[in-house]
Amino acid sequence: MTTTDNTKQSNRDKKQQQLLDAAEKLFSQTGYDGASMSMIAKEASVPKANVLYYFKNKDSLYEAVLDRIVAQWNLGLENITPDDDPAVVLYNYIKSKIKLAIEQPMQSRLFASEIIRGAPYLQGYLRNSARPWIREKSALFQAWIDAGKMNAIDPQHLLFAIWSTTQYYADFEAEVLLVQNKLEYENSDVEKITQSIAQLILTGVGLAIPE
Amino acid sequence: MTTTDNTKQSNRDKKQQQLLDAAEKLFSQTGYDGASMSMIAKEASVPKANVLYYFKNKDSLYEAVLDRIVAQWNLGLENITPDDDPAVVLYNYIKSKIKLAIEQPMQSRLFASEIIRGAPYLQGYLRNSARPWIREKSALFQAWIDAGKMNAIDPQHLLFAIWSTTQYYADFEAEVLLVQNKLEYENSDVEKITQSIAQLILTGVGLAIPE
DNA sequence: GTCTATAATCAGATAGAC
DNA sequence: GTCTATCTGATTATAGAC
Repeated sequence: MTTTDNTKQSNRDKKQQQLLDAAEKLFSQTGYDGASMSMIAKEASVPKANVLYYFKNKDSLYEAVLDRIVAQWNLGLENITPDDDPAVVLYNYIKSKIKLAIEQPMQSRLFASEIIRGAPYLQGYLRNSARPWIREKSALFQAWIDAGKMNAIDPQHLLFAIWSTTQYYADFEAEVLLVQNKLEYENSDVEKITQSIAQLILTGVGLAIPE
Repeated sequence: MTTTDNTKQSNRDKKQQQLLDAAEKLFSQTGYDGASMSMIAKEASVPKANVLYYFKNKDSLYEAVLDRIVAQWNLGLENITPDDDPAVVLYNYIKSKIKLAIEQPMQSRLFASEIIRGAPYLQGYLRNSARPWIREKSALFQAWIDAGKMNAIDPQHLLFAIWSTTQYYADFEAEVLLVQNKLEYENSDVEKITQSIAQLILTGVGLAIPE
């Protein structure tokens, strides 16, 4: 009350958002070490040394970017029960992951860079959030298998396969586009990729593609 | 003859190899910008500023590392004809890729970092080598499909799916191990992963796993 | 041919003016 | 609360001694 009012608070929030957006872009393009604070400042239209006024240091800015990404990460497979139809659930999950990979590739790429480096900043997330999430979903898959709803497969490797095949179109976009001699993905690509991946994964566990 | 003899030549080659090994390790761990020339020199047991005597600059060292990786890359799917059995060919390819991912993850990770950054140094390779290679293999897959040997699928996306699912165990090793609460892959993992991936891919295109 | 000393640049971070 | 000027250290690269 005494030190801040609403406009100042929201101004600060706004600049922080600008910086997070700029940092996400640059960290995902050139990695943690490749992106400098001055580049991020320039991208966010904030005076260079001012970045450290909004974020204590480079590490904390990087962490804040990762936190924001992780927060909107594991959506799309929530509120699922053993009574649901695995074909529908898996198909929709694959479809949404591919849509995300193509429309918001930067987040996937930054996440990938972090893991490739040995996940120095995401150890806690992987241990405390990702691990229990995966165990929960694995149990669900196993319940479907035990009920004869789909063929037996190691549930964790099934999850890894879904993540790898879908995120590939974000992380390796440069390769996919170059090989196909395209400048960017076309609208029809989302559908085409979804069909190919869904065919492999769903048929692979004995399910038919819905509709 | 006048300026070098065999021992000096081989001494130079030896140091270059040491430097390439060290650079591959460090570039794959922390990326192009994260690995400094002094770290690489230390890792290779070569005086710091001496690295630039063997390689013109940081870029050319990085390029040399990439060239060496790419040279031993696309093996495992050579000398294949439409007369071969797709199930055997694909199974062996998947198996060898997973073995490579687990035993030599650094190469896959460095390659992935480079592509994530937009492939600044691998554009030429992707355009001139990878693209025709993929087109050739795609035509082969299509011949199998046309002959009724496997179910219809876009051959390029099939290749991407094989690469993504197998390389995932190298690139995202930190995540896979953390989630499974392991320090490193066990011998049995290669077999287990191969079975899971082969099941998805092969069953996914209507093939049975060989033997 | 090999290595030491050093230059030139740029990074992240800080002190203090407004 | 915001921003300018500056510091310290690390980086790549070079010049030149052995």
